Amino acid sequence: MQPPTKRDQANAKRRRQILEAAVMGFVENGYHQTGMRDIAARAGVSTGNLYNHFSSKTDMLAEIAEIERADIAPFLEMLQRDDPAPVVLDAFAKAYTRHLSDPVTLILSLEITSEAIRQTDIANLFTDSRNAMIAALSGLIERGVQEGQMRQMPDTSETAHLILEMMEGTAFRHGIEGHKLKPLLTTQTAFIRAALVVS
Amino acid sequence: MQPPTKRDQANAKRRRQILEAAVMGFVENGYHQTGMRDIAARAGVSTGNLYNHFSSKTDMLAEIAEIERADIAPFLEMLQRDDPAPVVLDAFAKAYTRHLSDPVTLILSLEITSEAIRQTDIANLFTDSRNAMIAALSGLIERGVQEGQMRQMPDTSETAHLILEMMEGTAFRHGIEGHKLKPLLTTQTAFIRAALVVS
DNA sequence: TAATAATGAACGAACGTTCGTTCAAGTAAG
DNA sequence: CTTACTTGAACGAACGTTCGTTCATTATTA
Repeated sequence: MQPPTKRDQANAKRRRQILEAAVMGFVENGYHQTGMRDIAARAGVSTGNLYNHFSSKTDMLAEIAEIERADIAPFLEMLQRDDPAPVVLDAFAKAYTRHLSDPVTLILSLEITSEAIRQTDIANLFTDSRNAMIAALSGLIERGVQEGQMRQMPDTSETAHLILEMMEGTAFRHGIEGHKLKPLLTTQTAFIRAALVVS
Repeated sequence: MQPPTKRDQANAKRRRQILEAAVMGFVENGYHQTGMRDIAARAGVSTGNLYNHFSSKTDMLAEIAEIERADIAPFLEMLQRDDPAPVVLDAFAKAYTRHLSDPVTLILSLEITSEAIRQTDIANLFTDSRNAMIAALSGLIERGVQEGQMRQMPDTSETAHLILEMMEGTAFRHGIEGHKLKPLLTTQTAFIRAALVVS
């Protein structure tokens, strides 16, 4: 591999500019209400040039989904920590809910989910990262059970789903509906603890 | 009010036809990907005639949202029953999750939610019915607490939100991702009981 | 006959994408 | 170091469609 030329750097920068513009549009007006002309204008670029960097509008969304996907890594890592399972779970729930609460993240994943229902390739990106999260979370719960600190549930993986969904809901109420995060987290934590942790 | 004339009946029927066609389109291809021509063709009606019955495409979505809203009534009623709170909650959770699992319901509410983020009037419809559901559910939990059968939580209304979100998630996994409903319900029930019911 | 439901052509605007072209940056030969 | 040559980023007009909506016209009902 050669060192990146000036042109490569300029290209990378353009791609970033365009993706950022696309994200702005998708978040502000929705995926289908955002036109290529709009994206081009926001990026300060011609419409035609978009196609020198991305093969289609769908491709842009896919790439955005990919980026979103990438930054769940620290939370996966968090779930592997060696502290007592209930402690790790608490910390994770708070951190990840806070992460999800970002309105941009929130609206983007709504747009992406909507699109994923009809677009298989986008659905796959989404599914992969979610499965990783579920696997890690249910691994943690299993450890908690084995160490005698958590209750056995009929289906650990399904339990992990339920927890994730609560976090998404909490994030929505904070990020979109404007409820205060702290009390939301208090209740969420209490609920999860009550359900899972042996006293 | 006069008794409905033949014309009124015909009109009502047309409206139903058109709305049904719109629902089919919205579910199959999404709201923004479904054109008025498509709706007209599905309904077996001319494009222009759509506007004799609905003032706009948005209006159609609003009316559909209104109908969806209407049929949560039996579940609200269910929450008022006089049986022990944990029993009522169990029955409600199962019945309502099953109701939500219908793919049409599921996709429609995704489309409506997506739209509601940017369209205030549609958001309001949605919010109203959800608030009613939350109020009823948290009423039930409060009764459960007073009768000593349920655990006190930091915020009852927030707890109701969490439960509702779990049900929505379970419904999604059944209705969209095709997981079997029964095991999903088993885990969900166990989780809710573990969290709320004193043993 | 007066009112209104139904039609489908027509409207202008917007859509995602492609086009031929221009021109600065990168490479190679002298 | 300069020159000739190649590459591909950038442009913006134009493509063919489709969009939601309007409107004059025709058919049906009261």
